[in-house]
Amino acid sequence: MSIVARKEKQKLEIRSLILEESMKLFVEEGFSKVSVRKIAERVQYSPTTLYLYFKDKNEILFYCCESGFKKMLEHNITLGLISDPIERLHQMGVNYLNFGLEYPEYYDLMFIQEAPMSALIDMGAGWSSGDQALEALKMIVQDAMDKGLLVPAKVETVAMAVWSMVHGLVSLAIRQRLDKLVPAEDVEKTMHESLDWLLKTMKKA
Amino acid sequence: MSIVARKEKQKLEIRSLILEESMKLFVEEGFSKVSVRKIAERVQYSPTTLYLYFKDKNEILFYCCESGFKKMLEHNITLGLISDPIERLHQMGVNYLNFGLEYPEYYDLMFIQEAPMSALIDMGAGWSSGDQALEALKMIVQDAMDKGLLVPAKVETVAMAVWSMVHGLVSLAIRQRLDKLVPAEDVEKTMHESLDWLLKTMKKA
DNA sequence: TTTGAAAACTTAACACTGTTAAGTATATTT
DNA sequence: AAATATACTTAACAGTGTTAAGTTTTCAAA
Repeated sequence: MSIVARKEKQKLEIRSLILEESMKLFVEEGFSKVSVRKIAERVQYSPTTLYLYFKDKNEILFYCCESGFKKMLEHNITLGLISDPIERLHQMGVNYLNFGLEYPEYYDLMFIQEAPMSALIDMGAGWSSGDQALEALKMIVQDAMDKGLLVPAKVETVAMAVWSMVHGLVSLAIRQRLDKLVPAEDVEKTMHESLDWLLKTMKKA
Repeated sequence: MSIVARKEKQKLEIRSLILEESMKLFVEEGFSKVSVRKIAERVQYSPTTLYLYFKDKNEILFYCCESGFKKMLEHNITLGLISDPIERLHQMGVNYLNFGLEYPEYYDLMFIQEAPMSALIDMGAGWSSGDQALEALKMIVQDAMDKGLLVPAKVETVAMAVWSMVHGLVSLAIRQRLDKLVPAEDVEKTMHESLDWLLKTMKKA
């Protein structure tokens, strides 16, 4: 059993090697310019070998997504310290914006591209890390309402509103649409102002 | 001069024919599955002929965008009748959501895809119809503030917040992310609830 | 009306893309 | 040592956007 276990381990190592190098390429060259052949060259295998480890290109993207969520969770590691729910929600939003602007290629994969989601459907699997992040958001909103800091409303409605807003900010920024509203050099600042505005506005007077 | 004018007119007709058929294809088959060769077949010309009328594929996309904005303006035609700025803003948001959900392929092109924006940069041209829509948004926000219906803030900040939110809702919905938050059959309803929530929340007490 | 040039369009090709069927080494088991 | 299973590669298919070169058509001047 030992040698079969070692073989299993080796297979997993190749898998993660492929994922690592893929993600590096996505960050370096942008999602749309990375081909299976380019990844294959990086990992020093023939392009077809990748198909022994992953069903197709979308599945590679999907697993890269997962690593993006891990990165995002790291950004949120300091969050537990903040006790005021509104302040915590605010910091969560700030982290979200920073993550999106710092790793646009990850963000693209996780929230903008269609491919990873269709991989997910093909696999019949769940969006595990993504779901986790959304649960965290819902809990904070619920907490804020319980403490009377927000006007009561359906939790899903408020969570969707908040998520949509930060996602809207990041995705419009990444796709160069926000500099149609304010000069390019002011985009980042104004994004944060918009987030501040939302939280100030939704806070119960 | 007459014949040269007729020729000019013919050229323009072929141009619009290409754009029309392209857009039909985008709507039918989805943006990513439309190739230059497919468009060429539809308009009964050789693929290379399209390059005599457009610089590249991105430029075709860009001009399709413009027609998307025209469609969007049609959706907003009834807006002038509403005098209350908040009510008008609300209806504008509802129209935006409906447009995005009804024509996801147009929406994709106009606000999600990278390509049309890089065409714009290559051409050195402006996002004319897009800019117009944003101006309208800013004016409504300004109007609402002038009439004391909103808590005073920088117009760009509030406009960005509102736009980001509706864009976030539509783009997450189109990319199947919102059904990670609520069941698929409730997505559309909850989107509208989120929008309602935002407008109710931002309205000065 | 024929000639020559300019305009409109096509053919063939390049260098890519994701993916698969078939073949070849390599390692393991009998 | 022979047979089998695993790991990997070669060659190919059908598609992509795009360009250089060649062809046909159109039209004005000789």
